[in-house]
Amino acid sequence: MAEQAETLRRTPLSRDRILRAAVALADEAGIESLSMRNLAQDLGVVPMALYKHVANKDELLDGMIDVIVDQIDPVAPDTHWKDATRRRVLSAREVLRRHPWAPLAIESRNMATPAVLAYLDSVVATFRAGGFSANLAHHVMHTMGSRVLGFSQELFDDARRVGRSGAASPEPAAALPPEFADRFPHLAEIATAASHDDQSVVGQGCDDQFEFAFALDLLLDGIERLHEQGWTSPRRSR
Amino acid sequence: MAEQAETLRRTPLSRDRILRAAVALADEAGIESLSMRNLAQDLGVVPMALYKHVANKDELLDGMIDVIVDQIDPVAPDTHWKDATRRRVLSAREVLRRHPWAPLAIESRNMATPAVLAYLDSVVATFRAGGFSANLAHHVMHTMGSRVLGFSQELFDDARRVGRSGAASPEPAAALPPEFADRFPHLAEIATAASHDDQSVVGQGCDDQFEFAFALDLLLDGIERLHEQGWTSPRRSR
DNA sequence: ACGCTAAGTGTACGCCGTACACCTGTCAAG
DNA sequence: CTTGACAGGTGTACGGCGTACACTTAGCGT
Repeated sequence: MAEQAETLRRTPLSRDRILRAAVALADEAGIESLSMRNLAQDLGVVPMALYKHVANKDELLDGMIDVIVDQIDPVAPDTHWKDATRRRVLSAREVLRRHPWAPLAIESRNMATPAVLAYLDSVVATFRAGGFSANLAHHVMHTMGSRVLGFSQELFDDARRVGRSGAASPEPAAALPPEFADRFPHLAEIATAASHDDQSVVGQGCDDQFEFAFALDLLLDGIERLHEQGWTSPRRSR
Repeated sequence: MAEQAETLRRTPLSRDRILRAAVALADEAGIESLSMRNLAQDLGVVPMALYKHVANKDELLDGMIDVIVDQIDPVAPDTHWKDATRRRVLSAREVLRRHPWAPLAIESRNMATPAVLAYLDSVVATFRAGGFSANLAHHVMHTMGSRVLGFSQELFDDARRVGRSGAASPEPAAALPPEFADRFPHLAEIATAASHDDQSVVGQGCDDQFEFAFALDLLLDGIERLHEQGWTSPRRSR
């Protein structure tokens, strides 16, 4: 009876259900509390049950990354390569905003999952369709690095603080101590020098989105220039 | 007697000795086998002994990062900002080549150790001395991101494979399977399209150093252009 | 009704970081 | 020369982790 009810309400496990639960858990509690044990508990199941559907934790992470990558917008058809790529990358970034643990997960993996490869392939396709040589496209992909996936390693990363949920932290990074300005005068100077975010005296209340787009456009402009002048990497002597 | 000998040969522990041993261990065995237990064993000491000199493992990692950062060349005096920064960053990169675990360690920390801050401060100082506004310098630092520390998140990172020692892997990444070219034609196409590394048919035998410098110069050129035209970020409406 | 298979369980192992109580060697003050 | 404080090293133990491996159970085609 009670057992019957239990049996009924328990949707059977599946790789997909596990992945979605894992993403949800990481979103809510942070990647550091994503353990096989916690995940199993969330699913009302014993830890080892998961291993019938994923080989190990690494494969679980790969699967989670795939879930993320699949959320990135597809290429807009009939668009100039520059605009198409820009939109694509910003879409990727928006996805990551909902899953702040993803960059760290991606970095920690050696990653070459099919979903990621398919995405990268489509990015390259855009460049090629825009008339880029394979050679230039190669270097461009290297140059973009993780940026094509919507993130880049920032020096101080508020968002990726180990702690809890994805949302930006309510407290604005606890104003820097006065001694800071003495020891690192140039850092202190530029901390407040960005005009965005009104004139928050604290600094650090930086507009991540602006900075990301700034760097992205700088890269795209440089890339465009190289493309226009038919740049090719110098042949190696031997 | 034997005890006396032991007492004599055992150099007393110290924070410094611990940090150097930790760096050596990570260099040789990879960051994933840097545990308090392994480290203690290398030092001929019981694990808990370490805690008399470092508060916990995170602080140990911070200390290791500082050791790395201190190896970066100081600024060359009387040099144009562009060249000075270029050299500095490439010096940082060279340091990291000797300590391939460092990027991952840096990424995993929230990092704001004094040594790192001092380094960043000196980088900013170079820009300011070159006539950059504090505003532009701010955005430039964001744009460079982890690149000022000599690394950037690559999509496929041979060097940072979890495995062993720092040296580049002897086997050249085990040639991609034929099905690859069918499923990801554009990736396959550009894989072999870089002219460096002779014409290795395998592709992937990519010259990391070239790609890094390529992206670095692209950024520096773009930055120079903005600097020349006195760029400033648009004021926020409110 | 039977038995095969896939799904879920339980127990256990060897790692990890580290809290906490303990011992011990060194050295200055009496 | 004794003493006692204290810094540095030890030993034990706890709770967490990923996961190997042997097991029960549920569901289904015959």
